[in-house]
Amino acid sequence: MNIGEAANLSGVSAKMIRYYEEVALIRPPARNQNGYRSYAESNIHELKFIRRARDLGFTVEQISGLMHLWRDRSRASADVKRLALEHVAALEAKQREIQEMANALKHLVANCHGDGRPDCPIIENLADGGNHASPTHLGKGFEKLR
Amino acid sequence: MNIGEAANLSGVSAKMIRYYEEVALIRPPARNQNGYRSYAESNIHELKFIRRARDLGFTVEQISGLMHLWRDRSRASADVKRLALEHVAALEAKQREIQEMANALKHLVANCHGDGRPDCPIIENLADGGNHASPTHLGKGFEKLR
DNA sequence: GCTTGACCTTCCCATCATGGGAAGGTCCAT
DNA sequence: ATGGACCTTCCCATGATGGGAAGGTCAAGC
Repeated sequence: MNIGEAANLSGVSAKMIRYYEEVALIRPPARNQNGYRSYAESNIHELKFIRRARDLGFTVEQISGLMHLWRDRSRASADVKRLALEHVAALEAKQREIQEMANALKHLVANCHGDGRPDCPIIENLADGGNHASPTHLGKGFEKLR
Repeated sequence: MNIGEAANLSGVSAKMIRYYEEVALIRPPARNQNGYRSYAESNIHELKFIRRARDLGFTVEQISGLMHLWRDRSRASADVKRLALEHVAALEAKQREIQEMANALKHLVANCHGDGRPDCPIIENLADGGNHASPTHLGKGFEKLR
């Protein structure tokens, strides 16, 4: 089957299939006499594997490792688990990072009147880093937000 | 002051200062006779603003908007708040996305023995999308994890 | 005065996964 | 044979960041 059908069946775009071939995540498929790439069922299976791994946020390099383990019938599940746990840790680190941004911003938002006047703790915090020379109408309690 | 000192004082690397100038986030500074960029205190203030906004995950484009509002003494705090709330929503969306990946992977990890044997629900899920032809030692309860 | 090292300048390249699009070839149905 | 839907390769762009080369400048110490 041609690359378009492979893309449809696997959920991986034709562009990305060519890219994965280029970075050696998959082997170059056979070519028809017209030069078109020709995919078999097993290739679709492989592409679906890649798709699911991408959906879990694995990088191409990690997927390469996972595919080697997949093909290695003498693999130790401990190796797969280690890869997965490393990725879980990375995901959770990223999540915490974003969470901290969101929390900080939500504190500022909560103290912003959001009306027609210019006074705005969000802008003031960005400008002063929270060290306001002149306290605002927010009162003494504002200090605790830092 | 030269770009190096500006970088040290603001916490923005010299590379990034030049980049922000290139993408018109900041105005090109005055130049000394030797061609060196020359920064004033006000520029440092601006760079610190940018730095804090970046730390909150705002994109350069959003920061551009924030800086216009910062300079606009007739701004409405509602406009700032709207920008901030949009960003909070984007951050939370990203966070959920990552959370879902982490949760899915953690379910799989929890069911992987992680020993020397090849049997591994992580690999199997990637390969089959959870539709295992032959149930594993994990038992009937495994289905609930999907 | 000359050397040395720490600056500064511009320019190009790389990242990572993804897509857009051009220019040109192929295949099939009408 | 014509047109449209494919396919091919190649180049470019994204966003924020850094690396590094080639070359100019400055200040301190000899």
